[in-house]
Amino acid sequence: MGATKTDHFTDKQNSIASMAKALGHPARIAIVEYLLKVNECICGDIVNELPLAQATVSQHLKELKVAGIIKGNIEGNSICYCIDEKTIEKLQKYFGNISDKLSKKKNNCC
Amino acid sequence: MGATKTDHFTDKQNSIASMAKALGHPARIAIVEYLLKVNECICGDIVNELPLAQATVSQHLKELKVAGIIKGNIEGNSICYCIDEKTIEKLQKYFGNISDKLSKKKNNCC
DNA sequence: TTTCTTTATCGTAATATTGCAATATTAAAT
DNA sequence: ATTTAATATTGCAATATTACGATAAAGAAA
Repeated sequence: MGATKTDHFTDKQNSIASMAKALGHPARIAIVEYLLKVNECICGDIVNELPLAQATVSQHLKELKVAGIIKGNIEGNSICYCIDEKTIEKLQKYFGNISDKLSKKKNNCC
Repeated sequence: MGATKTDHFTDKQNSIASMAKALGHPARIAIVEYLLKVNECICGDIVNELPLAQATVSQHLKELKVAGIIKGNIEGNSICYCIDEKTIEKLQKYFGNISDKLSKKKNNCC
């Protein structure tokens, strides 16, 4: 016990959960916001922007990449990461769909 | 070590991360989708809809409630939960804003 | 080649999450 | 008052995450 039972859920449910999980940490949100702010792909000094050790930042970047939130590659000592537009769009659409359905129903008892 | 350094990030970053974290598990995504499907607030048998023990479902519901994803209350043996529209809207707007900013910039090297 | 700079990975400790059985709680039904 | 039905909480074991120092790797600069 202790392991998430991914087998019992649909691929889409697991996929959305995985993206959300990757964004479920303030450092990773901060990374995404930094990537958005600099408005460029080649960004070297993410480490200096965060209150975390270099190893920790590297780990967070890896998680964001595995979850498909960011894309890019690393060549030697330089990084080239940027936000994956498609993934963010998926999330936006997912929550947009929920919002739409919610606004269409009247009986809100809570 | 081991504890998330929430103090070093902004309230908004922590807030978004907390909502995303709550949705970062397929069971909790499934719960949200079920609440959406039944299109009602009073829903008794969420437990029967999920491949998890009652105690586990209860725990997931609590996490969703603490994070503000669902709202409602419990009166004795009956549950009255529903999705909190405002929270979903916050997420949608957050990702919408990122999408907008991304689509405005041209130079995508990745 | 050697050094410098930057990022990744390893190893490890602290903390958090996941899941369930058992038990408690709470209100309705009998 | 007792039973029943539904949900919450507790306690515990397994697993995952978070963070960092140390070290490795890989290219740039000297």
